[in-house]
Amino acid sequence: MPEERTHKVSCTNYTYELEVGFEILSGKWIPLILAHLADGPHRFGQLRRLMPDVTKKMLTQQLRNLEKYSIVHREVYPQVPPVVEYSLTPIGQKLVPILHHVSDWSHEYLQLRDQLGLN
Amino acid sequence: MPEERTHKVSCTNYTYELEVGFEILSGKWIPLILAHLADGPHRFGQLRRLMPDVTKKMLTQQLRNLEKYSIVHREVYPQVPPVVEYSLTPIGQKLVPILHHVSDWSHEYLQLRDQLGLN
DNA sequence: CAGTATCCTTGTTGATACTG
DNA sequence: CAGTATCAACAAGGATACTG
Repeated sequence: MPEERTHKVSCTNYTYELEVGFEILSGKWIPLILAHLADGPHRFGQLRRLMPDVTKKMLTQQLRNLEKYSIVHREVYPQVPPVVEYSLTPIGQKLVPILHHVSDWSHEYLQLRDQLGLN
Repeated sequence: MPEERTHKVSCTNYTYELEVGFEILSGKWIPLILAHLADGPHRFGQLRRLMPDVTKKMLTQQLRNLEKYSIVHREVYPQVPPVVEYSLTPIGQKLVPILHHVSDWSHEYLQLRDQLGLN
Protein backbone atom coordinates (compact mmCIF):
# COMPACT_ATOMS: atom_id res chain seq x y z
CA MET A 1 0.00 0.00 0.00
CA PRO A 2 1.59 3.29 -1.07
CA GLU A 3 1.46 6.19 1.37
CA GLU A 4 -1.48 8.55 1.03
CA ARG A 5 -1.00 11.53 -1.25
CA THR A 6 -1.81 14.76 0.44
CA HIS A 7 -1.71 16.95 -2.66
CA LYS A 8 -4.26 17.00 -5.42
CA VAL A 9 -3.23 14.68 -8.14
CA SER A 10 -3.51 17.35 -10.83
CA CYS A 11 -0.86 19.71 -9.46
CA THR A 12 1.57 20.98 -12.04
CA ASN A 13 4.56 18.76 -11.33
CA TYR A 14 2.41 15.70 -11.20
CA THR A 15 0.76 16.27 -14.54
CA TYR A 16 4.03 17.25 -16.16
CA GLU A 17 5.70 14.08 -14.96
CA LEU A 18 2.69 12.07 -16.01
CA GLU A 19 3.05 13.35 -19.54
CA VAL A 20 6.80 12.75 -19.62
CA GLY A 21 6.26 9.12 -18.71
CA PHE A 22 3.48 8.55 -21.17
CA GLU A 23 5.39 10.27 -23.93
CA ILE A 24 8.29 7.88 -23.47
CA LEU A 25 5.91 4.94 -23.43
CA SER A 26 3.98 6.08 -26.51
CA GLY A 27 4.61 4.28 -29.74
CA LYS A 28 2.78 1.32 -31.16
CA TRP A 29 5.40 -1.27 -30.25
CA ILE A 30 7.08 0.27 -27.22
CA PRO A 31 5.33 -1.72 -24.46
CA LEU A 32 5.89 -4.96 -26.35
CA ILE A 33 9.57 -4.22 -26.90
CA LEU A 34 10.03 -3.37 -23.23
CA ALA A 35 8.22 -6.56 -22.19
CA HIS A 36 10.63 -8.65 -24.23
CA LEU A 37 13.69 -6.77 -23.02
CA ALA A 38 12.43 -7.27 -19.46
CA ASP A 39 13.22 -10.95 -20.00
CA GLY A 40 16.86 -10.05 -20.64
CA PRO A 41 19.07 -8.66 -23.41
CA HIS A 42 18.08 -9.55 -26.95
CA ARG A 43 19.66 -9.22 -30.36
CA PHE A 44 17.89 -7.35 -33.11
CA GLY A 45 17.01 -10.53 -34.97
CA GLN A 46 15.67 -12.17 -31.82
CA LEU A 47 13.33 -9.28 -31.26
CA ARG A 48 12.22 -9.51 -34.86
CA ARG A 49 11.34 -13.16 -34.43
CA LEU A 50 9.45 -12.40 -31.23
CA MET A 51 7.50 -9.64 -32.97
CA PRO A 52 6.91 -10.84 -36.53
CA ASP A 53 4.33 -8.10 -37.22
CA VAL A 54 6.83 -5.31 -36.67
CA THR A 55 8.82 -4.20 -39.69
CA LYS A 56 12.56 -3.71 -39.40
CA LYS A 57 12.08 -0.01 -39.92
CA MET A 58 9.64 0.36 -37.04
CA LEU A 59 11.63 -1.87 -34.72
CA THR A 60 14.79 0.14 -35.38
CA GLN A 61 12.95 3.41 -35.01
CA GLN A 62 11.34 2.58 -31.70
CA LEU A 63 14.50 1.05 -30.28
CA ARG A 64 16.41 4.18 -31.24
CA ASN A 65 13.83 6.31 -29.48
CA LEU A 66 14.15 4.24 -26.33
CA GLU A 67 17.92 4.56 -26.60
CA LYS A 68 17.64 8.33 -26.98
CA TYR A 69 15.64 8.43 -23.72
CA SER A 70 18.24 6.19 -22.01
CA ILE A 71 15.66 3.48 -21.43
CA VAL A 72 17.47 0.97 -23.60
CA HIS A 73 21.16 0.34 -24.13
CA ARG A 74 22.44 -0.58 -27.56
CA GLU A 75 25.65 -2.59 -27.65
CA VAL A 76 27.31 -3.09 -31.01
CA TYR A 77 29.86 -5.88 -31.40
CA PRO A 78 31.90 -4.90 -34.44
CA GLN A 79 31.99 -8.17 -36.30
CA VAL A 80 31.03 -9.34 -39.73
CA PRO A 81 28.18 -10.04 -39.82
CA PRO A 82 27.35 -7.47 -37.14
CA VAL A 83 25.90 -8.37 -33.74
CA VAL A 84 23.79 -5.81 -31.92
CA GLU A 85 22.36 -6.43 -28.49
CA TYR A 86 19.65 -4.40 -26.80
CA SER A 87 19.07 -4.32 -23.07
CA LEU A 88 17.27 -2.26 -20.45
CA THR A 89 19.21 0.41 -18.60
CA PRO A 90 18.76 0.63 -14.81
CA ILE A 91 16.08 3.32 -15.19
CA GLY A 92 14.52 1.22 -17.94
CA GLN A 93 14.34 -1.73 -15.56
CA LYS A 94 12.32 0.39 -13.21
CA LEU A 95 9.60 0.65 -15.84
CA VAL A 96 9.00 -3.08 -15.71
CA PRO A 97 6.76 -3.05 -12.60
CA ILE A 98 4.56 -0.50 -14.35
CA LEU A 99 4.13 -2.88 -17.26
CA HIS A 100 3.09 -5.54 -14.77
CA HIS A 101 0.53 -3.22 -13.24
CA VAL A 102 -0.95 -2.34 -16.61
CA SER A 103 -1.17 -5.99 -17.54
CA ASP A 104 -2.76 -6.87 -14.21
CA TRP A 105 -5.25 -4.04 -14.54
CA SER A 106 -6.16 -5.17 -18.04
CA HIS A 107 -6.68 -8.69 -16.84
CA GLU A 108 -9.15 -7.45 -14.27
CA TYR A 109 -10.72 -5.13 -16.83
CA LEU A 110 -11.24 -7.90 -19.36
CA GLN A 111 -12.72 -10.18 -16.71
CA LEU A 112 -15.13 -7.49 -15.65
CA ARG A 113 -16.22 -6.87 -19.21
CA ASP A 114 -16.78 -10.60 -19.67
CA GLN A 115 -18.87 -10.75 -16.51
CA LEU A 116 -21.03 -7.89 -17.66
CA GLY A 117 -21.26 -9.38 -21.13
CA LEU A 118 -20.01 -6.19 -22.73
CA ASN A 119 -18.40 -6.11 -26.20
CA MET B 1 6.85 -5.90 -3.00
CA PRO B 2 4.82 -7.87 -5.57
CA GLU B 3 5.20 -11.61 -5.62
CA GLU B 4 7.75 -13.00 -8.04
CA ARG B 5 6.49 -13.84 -11.48
CA THR B 6 7.35 -17.34 -12.52
CA HIS B 7 6.40 -17.00 -16.17
CA LYS B 8 8.28 -15.07 -18.79
CA VAL B 9 6.88 -11.64 -19.09
CA SER B 10 6.40 -11.91 -22.82
CA CYS B 11 3.96 -14.83 -22.79
CA THR B 12 0.92 -14.35 -24.98
CA ASN B 13 -1.66 -13.37 -22.38
CA TYR B 14 0.69 -10.95 -20.77
CA THR B 15 1.53 -9.12 -23.95
CA TYR B 16 -2.09 -9.09 -25.08
CA GLU B 17 -3.20 -7.55 -21.81
CA LEU B 18 -0.34 -5.10 -21.96
CA GLU B 19 -1.55 -3.85 -25.31
CA VAL B 20 -5.18 -3.64 -24.17
CA GLY B 21 -4.18 -1.40 -21.30
CA PHE B 22 -1.95 0.82 -23.35
CA GLU B 23 -4.53 1.12 -26.08
CA ILE B 24 -7.07 2.44 -23.59
CA LEU B 25 -4.49 4.84 -22.21
CA SER B 26 -3.37 6.08 -25.61
CA GLY B 27 -4.54 9.48 -26.72
CA LYS B 28 -2.82 12.80 -26.26
CA TRP B 29 -4.98 14.00 -23.37
CA ILE B 30 -6.08 10.74 -21.74
CA PRO B 31 -3.63 10.64 -18.82
CA LEU B 32 -4.32 14.29 -18.01
CA ILE B 33 -8.10 13.77 -18.11
CA LEU B 34 -7.81 10.75 -15.84
CA ALA B 35 -5.58 12.67 -13.43
CA HIS B 36 -8.20 15.36 -13.08
CA LEU B 37 -11.07 12.92 -12.72
CA ALA B 38 -9.03 11.13 -10.04
CA ASP B 39 -9.64 14.22 -7.90
CA GLY B 40 -13.39 13.66 -8.16
CA PRO B 41 -16.24 14.19 -10.63
CA HIS B 42 -15.96 17.20 -12.90
CA ARG B 43 -18.26 19.01 -15.27
CA PHE B 44 -17.27 19.48 -18.88
CA GLY B 45 -16.58 23.16 -18.41
CA GLN B 46 -14.46 22.53 -15.32
CA LEU B 47 -12.29 20.13 -17.26
CA ARG B 48 -11.97 22.71 -20.01
CA ARG B 49 -10.73 25.30 -17.56
CA LEU B 50 -8.27 22.81 -16.08
CA MET B 51 -6.97 21.98 -19.56
CA PRO B 52 -7.05 25.20 -21.55
CA ASP B 53 -4.91 23.74 -24.36
CA VAL B 54 -7.43 21.05 -25.21
CA THR B 55 -10.10 21.99 -27.72
CA LYS B 56 -13.73 21.14 -26.99
CA LYS B 57 -13.66 18.67 -29.83
CA MET B 58 -10.70 16.76 -28.49
CA LEU B 59 -11.95 16.81 -24.92
CA THR B 60 -15.32 15.44 -26.01
CA GLN B 61 -13.72 12.86 -28.23
CA GLN B 62 -11.37 11.50 -25.62
CA LEU B 63 -14.03 11.51 -22.89
CA ARG B 64 -16.33 9.58 -25.20
CA ASN B 65 -13.62 7.03 -25.82
CA LEU B 66 -13.09 6.57 -22.10
CA GLU B 67 -16.85 6.19 -21.71
CA LYS B 68 -16.93 3.58 -24.45
CA TYR B 69 -14.31 1.59 -22.55
CA SER B 70 -16.29 2.00 -19.29
CA ILE B 71 -13.44 3.91 -17.67
CA VAL B 72 -15.49 7.05 -17.30
CA HIS B 73 -19.15 7.57 -16.47
CA ARG B 74 -21.08 10.39 -18.15
CA GLU B 75 -24.05 11.72 -16.24
CA VAL B 76 -26.35 14.12 -18.02
CA TYR B 77 -28.69 16.30 -15.98
CA PRO B 78 -31.42 17.31 -18.40
CA GLN B 79 -31.64 21.01 -17.66
CA VAL B 80 -31.35 24.18 -19.66
CA PRO B 81 -28.53 24.99 -19.90
CA PRO B 82 -27.33 21.39 -19.75
CA VAL B 83 -25.14 20.01 -16.97
CA VAL B 84 -22.89 17.05 -17.73
CA GLU B 85 -20.71 15.45 -15.11
CA TYR B 86 -17.88 13.04 -15.74
CA SER B 87 -16.51 10.64 -13.14
CA LEU B 88 -14.34 7.56 -12.93
CA THR B 89 -16.05 4.17 -12.86
CA PRO B 90 -14.81 1.60 -10.32
CA ILE B 91 -12.50 0.02 -12.88
CA GLY B 92 -11.43 3.49 -13.92
CA GLN B 93 -10.51 4.24 -10.29
CA LYS B 94 -8.20 1.29 -10.37
CA LEU B 95 -6.13 2.97 -13.04
CA VAL B 96 -5.22 5.80 -10.70
CA PRO B 97 -2.39 3.97 -8.90
CA ILE B 98 -0.83 3.30 -12.29
CA LEU B 99 -0.85 7.02 -13.01
CA HIS B 100 0.92 7.55 -9.69
CA HIS B 101 3.55 5.00 -10.60
CA VAL B 102 4.20 6.58 -13.96
CA SER B 103 4.53 10.00 -12.38
CA ASP B 104 6.84 8.66 -9.69
CA TRP B 105 8.96 6.90 -12.27
CA SER B 106 9.20 10.07 -14.34
CA HIS B 107 10.23 12.04 -11.29
CA GLU B 108 13.08 9.64 -10.72
CA TYR B 109 13.88 9.62 -14.43
CA LEU B 110 14.08 13.40 -14.64
CA GLN B 111 16.28 13.56 -11.53
CA LEU B 112 18.63 11.02 -13.01
CA ARG B 113 18.88 12.93 -16.27
CA ASP B 114 19.63 16.10 -14.33
CA GLN B 115 22.35 14.36 -12.35
CA LEU B 116 23.97 13.07 -15.50
CA GLY B 117 23.60 16.43 -17.17
CA LEU B 118 21.74 14.93 -20.10
CA ASN B 119 19.40 16.97 -22.32
C1' DC C 1 22.85 -9.43 -39.69
C1' DA C 2 21.23 -5.24 -38.87
C1' DG C 3 20.11 -1.90 -40.62
C1' DT C 4 18.71 2.85 -44.35
C1' DA C 5 16.18 5.36 -47.80
C1' DT C 6 12.13 6.48 -50.16
C1' DC C 7 7.57 6.83 -50.91
C1' DC C 8 2.90 6.26 -49.60
C1' DT C 9 -1.21 5.42 -46.65
C1' DT C 10 -3.58 6.08 -42.49
C1' DG C 11 -4.66 7.91 -38.12
C1' DT C 12 -4.67 11.73 -34.94
C1' DT C 13 -5.06 16.28 -33.76
C1' DG C 14 -6.35 21.10 -34.52
C1' DA C 15 -9.05 25.44 -36.31
C1' DT C 16 -13.12 27.23 -37.01
C1' DA C 17 -17.92 27.81 -37.39
C1' DC C 18 -22.35 26.34 -36.00
C1' DT C 19 -26.33 24.30 -32.56
C1' DG C 20 -30.07 22.43 -29.06
C1' DC D 1 -23.33 24.86 -21.34
C1' DA D 2 -21.95 21.27 -23.74
C1' DG D 3 -21.48 19.93 -27.41
C1' DT D 4 -21.26 18.75 -33.55
C1' DA D 5 -19.66 19.26 -38.21
C1' DT D 6 -16.35 20.08 -41.56
C1' DC D 7 -12.02 20.61 -43.31
C1' DA D 8 -7.06 21.08 -43.03
C1' DA D 9 -2.49 19.96 -41.10
C1' DC D 10 0.62 16.92 -39.38
C1' DA D 11 2.45 12.85 -37.33
C1' DA D 12 2.84 7.96 -37.15
C1' DG D 13 3.16 3.81 -39.29
C1' DG D 14 3.87 0.54 -43.31
C1' DA D 15 5.72 -1.45 -48.02
C1' DT D 16 9.41 -2.09 -50.56
C1' DA D 17 13.98 -1.89 -52.25
C1' DC D 18 18.69 -1.25 -51.25
C1' DT D 19 23.43 -1.58 -48.25
C1' DG D 20 27.93 -2.01 -45.21
